[in-house]
Amino acid sequence: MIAQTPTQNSNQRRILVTAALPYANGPIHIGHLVEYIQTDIWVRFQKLVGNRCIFICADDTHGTAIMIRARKEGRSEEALIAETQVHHQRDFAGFDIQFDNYGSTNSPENLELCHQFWASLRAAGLVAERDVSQLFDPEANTFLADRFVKGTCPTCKAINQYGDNCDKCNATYSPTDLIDPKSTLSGATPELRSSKHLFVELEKLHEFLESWTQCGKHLQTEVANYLKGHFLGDPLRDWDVSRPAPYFGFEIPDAPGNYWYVWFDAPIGYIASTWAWCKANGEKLDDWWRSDATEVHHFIGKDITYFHTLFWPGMLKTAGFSLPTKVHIHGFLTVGGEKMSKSKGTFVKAETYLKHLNPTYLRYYFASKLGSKLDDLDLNLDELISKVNSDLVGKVVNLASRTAKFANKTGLSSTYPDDGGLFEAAAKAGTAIAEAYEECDFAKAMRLIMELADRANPYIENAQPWVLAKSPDSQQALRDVCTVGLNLFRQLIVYLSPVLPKLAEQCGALLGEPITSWSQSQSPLLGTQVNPFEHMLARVNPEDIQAMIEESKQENTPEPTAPADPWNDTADALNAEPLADECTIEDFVKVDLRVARIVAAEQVPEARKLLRLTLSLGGDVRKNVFAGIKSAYEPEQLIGRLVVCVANLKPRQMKFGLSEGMVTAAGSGGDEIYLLSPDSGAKPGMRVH
RNA sequence: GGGCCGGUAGCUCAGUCGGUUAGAGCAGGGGACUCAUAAUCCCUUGGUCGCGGGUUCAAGUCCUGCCCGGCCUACCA
Repeated sequence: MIAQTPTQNSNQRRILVTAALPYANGPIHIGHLVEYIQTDIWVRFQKLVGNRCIFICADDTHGTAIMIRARKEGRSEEALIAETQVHHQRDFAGFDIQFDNYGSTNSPENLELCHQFWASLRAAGLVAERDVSQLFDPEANTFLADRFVKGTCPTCKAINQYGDNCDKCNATYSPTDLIDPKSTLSGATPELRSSKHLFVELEKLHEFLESWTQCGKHLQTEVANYLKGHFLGDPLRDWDVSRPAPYFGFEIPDAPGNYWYVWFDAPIGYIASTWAWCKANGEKLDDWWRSDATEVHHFIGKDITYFHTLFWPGMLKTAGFSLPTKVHIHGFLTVGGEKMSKSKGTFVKAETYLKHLNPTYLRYYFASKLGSKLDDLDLNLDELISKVNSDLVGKVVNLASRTAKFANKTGLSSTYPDDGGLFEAAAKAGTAIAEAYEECDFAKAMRLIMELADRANPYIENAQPWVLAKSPDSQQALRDVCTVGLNLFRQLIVYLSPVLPKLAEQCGALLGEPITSWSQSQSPLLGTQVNPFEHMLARVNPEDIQAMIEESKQENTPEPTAPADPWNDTADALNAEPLADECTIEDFVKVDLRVARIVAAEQVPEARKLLRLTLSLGGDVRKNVFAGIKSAYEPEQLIGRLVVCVANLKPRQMKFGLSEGMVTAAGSGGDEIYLLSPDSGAKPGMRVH
């Protein structure tokens, strides 16, 4: 049974755990942390109950995005990923996420393993070769992934859409279908180029993948169903695993000028990082990756399900490595029920969080919300405040802070006093708590633990140590009460220690014995000294949360050096209507542009192009204007809006009446007429300078 | 359109194999205490278990139809 103390050799499981490899192209944010905190808790739990467990991770360093960014910043990819790795490791450490090894996919171990995997795939006859036509940016000298191409949607004609699908009409297409495509890197018009690509014929592993995914042990049932419905019902498509130069990655040995696609070498990085750890610790890689005695657990987000449940098992199977015992898949983080938003300041970087808040808060909050399902996890900041303040500070830490002062004088009793069965009951509850941890149902574990905490404080209340402390006759009784209080506290902390390692350390320091084993929850600590109590955990200050949100907003406001024209504006309009001859400022000021409000708008039945507008320049100044915008606007949508008009234009007699001005608009005519409007705050009558 | 998950107190959620009067925490109300970080303790208000039908001696729980929300995905399960 899990809750029992595992004897070091007999029942001990050997477990290898990975979290997804963060991409070395950006900072860690609180969304990432859901996964790393979850995984870290599980690993710490496994270690606590006495299993042999290692936590392996690495930076994912290859691919076009890294190459482009390094180029833009004028440095080598190696310099970029080295710097990012330092930041990542600093951030993880800041949240008490403790890896046994944190490697890099750009390592000699990974290169060697990629060769091994590749040779196995070749030998198994799973590699096919085909020509692929792909858009190429002649200026940036690189092939373009879908997200680096923008253009007009071939289906609905919406402009500025990415190369794979359209935001507006949800159509999916190939980037070569885009109308007027542009590279977002250089703005150049990409050209179609054909190149050789290498494919893994996954369909040949269909039968294996079907049975592996559907056996009910390796995946959550929702995931197994999803795969069955989505992919396994049809022949599996070949997987394109190569990219032609230039590409930042490993060159494919038997296809010079071609590189393994980043998603080929990234998961191999799990093994490579393990290998690096083995070398440093005198371990054999085969004991961890080619042994039935070792469990392999991957923790990932639902966005990369496909790679980890189809490609990866297929690769492992072919290359003769252990298959994952389980792939644990979690949902995304939302904040206040919405996607993280840069403008709302809810896209919080790990670094920014740590400037304002204690990592313990987030670890506990996530734990209290994490189940074993794929549901998205919502971070509600008010809830975080109330959970941390009432559960951790009010209930748990309070147990120590209200008894430790007395116990510092008396020490702990040498036999455990009668506590009405509290300690024993809580010790028994350890089984259920451990099961919840094992199942990754941390929310349940936290619930069970807090139930215990709820029973502990009334004991103190009834025993009234503050009364006992006043009388010299009741010193033994006082010591007994504190012995109970501190042992109940310690027991809770043992249970919480996978989530709250800092608190566990502080508890160990207070009682003079470090928290190292689950078994410490099963028997009380007796007859020892108690050190002076030191403040353990501050309450969450709402102002700190506000400050964090504010800083996140600041960070994400204007990016002055925007990456090479992300808007991808074409020169078509300018070419169609070249710039006019130079004019002087005197020329310009002759034209009196004014803000005006359209107070009335109506059709002119006989007119083909005109609408009749009544403009207000404020007060009771009105102008009657015939505007040639009928093809693009309905009168109803115009009433009330502000426009910019030429107010001193000589009135002109038209067929339908006198026009006393002109409304400014851009565009070539037809559907393409865009009225100019001032930003909000402008008032009718204001002059445009 | 399809798939998956969910809908239980103001909020966040438990609720085992169908089995007494549906629970907890937080918030609200009242009181107590002072050892503790205004922490804690006691009492208390609050529910048509999304809606309808069915099975059953018995339904929050099982079946079915519908409504709502989230995620995924698109003529494909």
